[in-house]
Amino acid sequence: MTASGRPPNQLLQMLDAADFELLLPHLVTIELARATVLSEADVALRHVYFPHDGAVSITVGPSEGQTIEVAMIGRDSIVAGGAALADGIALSDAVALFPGTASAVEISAFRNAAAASARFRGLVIRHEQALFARAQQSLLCNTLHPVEARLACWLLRAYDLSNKKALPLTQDTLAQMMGVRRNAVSLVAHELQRAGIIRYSRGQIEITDLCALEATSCDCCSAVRAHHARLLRLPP
Amino acid sequence: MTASGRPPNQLLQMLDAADFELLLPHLVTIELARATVLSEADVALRHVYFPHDGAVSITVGPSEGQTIEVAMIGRDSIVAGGAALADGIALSDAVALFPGTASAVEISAFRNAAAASARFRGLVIRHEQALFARAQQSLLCNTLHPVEARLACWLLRAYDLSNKKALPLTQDTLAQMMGVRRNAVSLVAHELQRAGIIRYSRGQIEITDLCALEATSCDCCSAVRAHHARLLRLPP
DNA sequence: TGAGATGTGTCGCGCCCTCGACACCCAGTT
DNA sequence: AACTGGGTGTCGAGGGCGCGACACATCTCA
Repeated sequence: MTASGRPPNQLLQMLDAADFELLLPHLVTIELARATVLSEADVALRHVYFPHDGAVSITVGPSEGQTIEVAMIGRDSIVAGGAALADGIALSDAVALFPGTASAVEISAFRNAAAASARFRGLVIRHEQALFARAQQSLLCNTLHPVEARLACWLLRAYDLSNKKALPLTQDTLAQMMGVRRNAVSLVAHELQRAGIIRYSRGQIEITDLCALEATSCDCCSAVRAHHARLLRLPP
Repeated sequence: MTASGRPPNQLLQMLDAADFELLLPHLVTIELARATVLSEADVALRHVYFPHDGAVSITVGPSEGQTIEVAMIGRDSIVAGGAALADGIALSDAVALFPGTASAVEISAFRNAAAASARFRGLVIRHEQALFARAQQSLLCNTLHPVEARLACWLLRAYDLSNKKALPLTQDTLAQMMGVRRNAVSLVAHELQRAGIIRYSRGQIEITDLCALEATSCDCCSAVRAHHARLLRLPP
C-alpha cells in the first residue's frame, strides 16, 4: 500500500476515487511466485490482475520451444484487461517472471466496473493500446535488430519494472523470451560482461553500467516508453 | 452495397440496426488509391475507416527501410478503431496496399457511437483484440519462421482479403512488408515459381496452386484466422 | 526508335545465428 | 567425499540472410 491507501499499481493509482470504489470490494491481494500462470491462451479467464511489483511475461506460441515473449509487464500495466473486455478468452500465456504481488479481480467485477464507468473503461482501453504499442515494437525489434541490442532492451525493461539491478535470470530463460538459442545469448552476454556492462553467474544477472547498456540497446525501448507515457496520462 | 443495404464491411454488417443508425449519417464512401495514407504514427487521427475491399497495410518503423508490417487488414477489420477509442493518436502507419473503397467516419462521430452503444463498443473492442492477435502471431512468425513460410502466409492473407489470385505486387514491396531484403524474396519467389505454386512477372504475382501454398506456409495463418473468427462472432 | 525507369536474376562475401554436442564449473545432496 | 543436476562456455558445421553490386529484361515516354 502507498500513501494513497491503494495498491501500488500505476493504473489503480490513476483511478478516480469513485472508480476505485467500484473495484475496491473485489480486489484481492495475491502472491505471484515465480512461474505462476496468470492466464493461458485460448482458455477462459477467471481474473484480471493489477501487478504491484515483480514482472509478468506475456508469451505466445503453440508448442514448447516455439514460444516468444510479446511483452513484459508489471506495476505499470494490467494482465488480461483487454481480453476481459473482449470475450474473456485469453490471447496469450501470462506467467510470473519475477516474483511479487498483485491485486486480482474477478472478471465479472472487472467487466461491471468497465460497463459502469466510462472513465475506467477509457483507462483500460488506453492501457491496452499501450500494450499493443509494446507488441508492435517487439515485432519490429525482433525482426530487424541483432540479438545484442534486443538483450540490452530486455534487461532495461526488466530493470524498469523491478528497480533492481540484480535480476534472477538464466541465459536459458532469456533465450526463450527472445526466441533465440541459448548459444546466442551466451555469446552476447559474455561480450557484455567483458565490456563491464553486466555481470552474471549461475542465474543472477546484474547490470553494472546502466548508461552503457542503454547505448547498446536500440531505440525500441524509448519508443515504447514514449507511447506508454502518452497513453497513460489522463486526458485533460 | 449489399443485400442488407450496408457497405460491404464485415463489421458494419454485424452491427445491430440501431447501432448502424448511429453511424450511418456519418459514413462517407471514399476511394483508396494504392498508397493512400490513412493514418500516420504519432499523428492525431481524423477518420476511422471501414474498408470495403482492397487491403490496408499497418506498419511501424521510425525510418524508411526500417519499417515492418504489423498486419494487413481489409473488409474484415477497422483502420484505427483502437486508437480512436484510446487517445486519438495513431500508433502506426496505415497505407492502402491494394486499391479499393472504404467507409470513412469522422473520429468524433465514431467515439460518440462507441460511447452511446455498449454493443458497438464491444464489437470494436473485440475487433481490436483480433488485431492484437494478428500482431502477436506476426511477432512469433517473423522471429521464428523462415522467409519461405512467411511469404506463403502473407500471400494467403492477401488472397483472403482480395479474393483474387493475381495480386499487383513487386518483390520489393513484399520485402519491405516482411522486413527482409529483396534478395531473399527473389530467391524464395523463384523457388515457389519453379514448384508451380505461384507465377509472377513485373509486379504481378499469381497464385497457381493454393493448396501447395498452404502447405508451404506455417500455421500462423490458421491460428490468426481462428482468433478472428472467435472474436468476431457476436456473443450469445 | 532510343533513353530512362522499373522490376527481376544472381553472384559473392561475410556475418549472425541455428543446431547439436560436449566439457566444465558450481551448488546442494547424500 | 562423491554424486547429481543445473547453469554456462564453446566448438564446428552449416544455413539463412544481409549487403552491395551488376546485368538483364520489360515497360513507358519522349
